[in-house]
Parts: sequence; C-alpha cells; structure tokens
Amino acid sequence: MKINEVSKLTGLPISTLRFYERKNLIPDTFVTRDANNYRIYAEEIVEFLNDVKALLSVDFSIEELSLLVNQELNLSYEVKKKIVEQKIQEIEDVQKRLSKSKQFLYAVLEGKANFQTKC
Amino acid sequence: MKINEVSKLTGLPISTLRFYERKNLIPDTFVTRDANNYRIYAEEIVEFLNDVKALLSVDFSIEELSLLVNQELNLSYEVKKKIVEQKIQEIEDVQKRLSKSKQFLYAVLEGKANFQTKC
DNA sequence: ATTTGCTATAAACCTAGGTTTATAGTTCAT
DNA sequence: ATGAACTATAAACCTAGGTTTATAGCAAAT
Repeated sequence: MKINEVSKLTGLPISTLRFYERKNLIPDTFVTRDANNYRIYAEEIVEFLNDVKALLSVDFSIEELSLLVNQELNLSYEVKKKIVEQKIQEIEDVQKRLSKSKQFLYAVLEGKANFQTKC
Repeated sequence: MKINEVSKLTGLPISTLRFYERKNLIPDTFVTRDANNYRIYAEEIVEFLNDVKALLSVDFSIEELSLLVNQELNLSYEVKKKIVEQKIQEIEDVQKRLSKSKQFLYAVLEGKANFQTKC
C-alpha cells in the first residue's frame, strides 16, 4: 500500500502521515521503502492508525504516544501499562471537570454566575 | 487594585492579564487607568476572572468568550444564551467521546486493541 | 515521448494561547 | 535622592500539531 491509499483509508492527510512518522509515532514494522524510496505500508497500518487517532483525540499527546510505540526504548509491559492507567486517571479527572463546568454553564444561563452580571 | 494584586488573587500571571485584555476578554467596566496609565481594577474582577478561568478550562476559546463579553457587539441575551447552550452541547459530546476512549484504553490494557499488538 | 500525477525531502509557515525581552517611566523604602 | 520594585508597550519568542511550499525524481496514460 502506498501513502495515498493509507491516507484515503484512514482519512489522515498525507502530510500528517509523514509528520507522524517523523515524530516516531509509526513503528518501523509498518513501513518499508521500495526501490524508489516510496513508502510501502503493511495492511495493518490502517487499524493501527485508527487506534492512534482514537488515542490522540483523547488526551494523549503525540510525544506520549510515541513513547508507547517506540521499539528502541524497549519499555516493559508493566511500564506501558502504568502509562495507560495514568491516562485513564487523567481522563476521569477531565470528566469530573466537565461535569462541574456544565453546572457552571447552567448557572450562567440562569444568571447566577458573576460572569453573567457583566455580559 | 493594581495588576499585581489581581495576579496574586487569581493566580493568573501579569502577562496573561494584559494578554486577555488585548484579546477583549475583559470588559472596560472592570479596568480604568490612573494618572500614570497604570491599570486600576475593580474588586469584582477577581470573581469575573475565576469564571473566565472556568470557562476557558472547558471548551471555550478566548475568541468565543470575548464574543460573550464584548459590549460593543451588543449581542442580545437570546444570542448569548444560544452560544452557551451550544457549548453545553459540545461538552456533552466530549463527555461521550471520553467514555468511549476510556473503554478503548481498557481494551488496550487487556491487549484487545490492534494498537497493542504492535507496542 | 511527454504530460499528468504520485512520491520524496527540507524548510517555511500557520494558529492558539501564552511568555519573554527590550525599553522606559513611576513609586516606595531607606 | 537613589536603588529596588512595579508599571507600561511593542515585538519577538515559544510549543503543539500540523500544513504549505519549493524542488526534484518516478510512473502511468495518451
């Protein structure tokens, strides 16, 4: 599979695919080069990138994610598990914050926030 | 109140207070100038800024918020209400996304995500 | 065989939300 | 009355997460 097809199958712009690679977000196992130096992707890259999209859309930064993915770092399963568990904790914190924020916005609607008095 | 006191009471750096003002995030009613051109803030700025912090920490951008605050635009209450209601909707969308993301991360922990097989 | 299209890289550019720096006037404590 | 601390502005700088541009080598169809 060449880059254009991966782009179409994942919805990620070609420029983004190359950008992610530069950021070490794509394990070498997924991409080799042909005689013309064109990137050749394994079929599984598509599912992998869908997972990456899901993780990035949460609270993972590119850098955090590349930590999990980088083979050279050779992090143990235990360490990676800790990273994921910590991220779950962060998501739960965000969820709590969002609940409070919604309540605050309802207060704004009812004119009860100080903010409201000046707007 | 001078800028340093506002900074201490709100936890916002002085540079941020000036930056917010440039971005029209602070209604004129809260800040005047003394003979030396120093900013003099009304006491209520503190509560106002706490509200602003809460809103920014949610999903409001500075620009969106300045729309609500800008007196010159003179948006009707109805329009502002719509903006807030739409933001509540956006927050609810984020909440749903986060729930799914958490489930995905649990799948990663259990080795069920495709992502996991390569990391 | 040549035009159109796909691929490559490096480097510049972009936006949001700030922060830092350079320069200058003011105020407070000693 | 002088040095340390505070205020001001404009402009440059920063980070994340990309996107765009410039330049060039292949490819596929006419």
